[in-house]
Amino acid sequence: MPELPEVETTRCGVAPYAEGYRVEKVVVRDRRLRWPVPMELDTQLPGSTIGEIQRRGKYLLFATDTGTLIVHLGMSGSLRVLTEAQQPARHDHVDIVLSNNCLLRYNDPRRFGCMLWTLGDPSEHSLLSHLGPEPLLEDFTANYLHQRSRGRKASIKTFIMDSQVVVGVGNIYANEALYRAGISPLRAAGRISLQRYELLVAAIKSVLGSAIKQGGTTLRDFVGGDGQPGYFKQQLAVYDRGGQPCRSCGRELREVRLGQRSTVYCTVCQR
DNA sequence: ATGCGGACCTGTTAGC
DNA sequence: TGCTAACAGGTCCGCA
Repeated sequence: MPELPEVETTRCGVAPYAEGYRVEKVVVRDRRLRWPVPMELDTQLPGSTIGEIQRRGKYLLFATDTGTLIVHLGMSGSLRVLTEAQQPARHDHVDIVLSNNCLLRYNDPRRFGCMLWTLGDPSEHSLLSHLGPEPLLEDFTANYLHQRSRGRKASIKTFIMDSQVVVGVGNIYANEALYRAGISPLRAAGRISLQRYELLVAAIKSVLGSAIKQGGTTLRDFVGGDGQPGYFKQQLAVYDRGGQPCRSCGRELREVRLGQRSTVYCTVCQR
């Protein structure tokens, strides 16, 4: 679930039910997330009023009048809004009860996610301070990628999945964007021309942008909280299609592992 | 500075 | 059918 579009969908789904409301109570059932849920969450969050909820990369930032709650969904996490109390289920690790009687419930089977508390400017938090630009904003450009990649021997796929280079490009979208741009995922990042980076930046923006729009579908029944099946799966050109024909040229898509991540591409269309 | 591999966990699926 | 191994949408950290 949690690629950037899902995180953005979560932000949009949660915001109307959380922004402007006071936290009544925090219930932590299991502190063992990626980092232990700090006691400050229990002691400082209750009584605080939630302001704007922002997203930085795949981190969600809940500004309050006393500090900022940082949430990451890891690989399997979700944050749902419940309008009435329901029995907590397996892996429902944290509840945040609000003054409007809504409940934010954090669930994460693999516990790769985190919930942290920080004072002051959250962008200075060590998890956020070294992050690269947002892929959908103006400052993410071909020029930027081209400059940053000079001298880099790492593959272009590894390069764009590096959150210090650009945030929010996960494995699925890295595969898809490279296919759209016609660039082999194995090519060294430092040996790609500015012209081709123009194609890649456009591809990243379009792939993420349209996936966020698809996320709007899930948005509607967000509060109902049904699971979200692969609503963009049919649009994927390469991810999860290893061995199947390229939709453009018909050649069998090749699947390799790059940095322990499954990588699928067309040897004809991507160079 | 860069690049690689390991680590953190559970759930699902492929293969024997 | 049942057991085991591999793999999964993330990303931080430590080491070479």
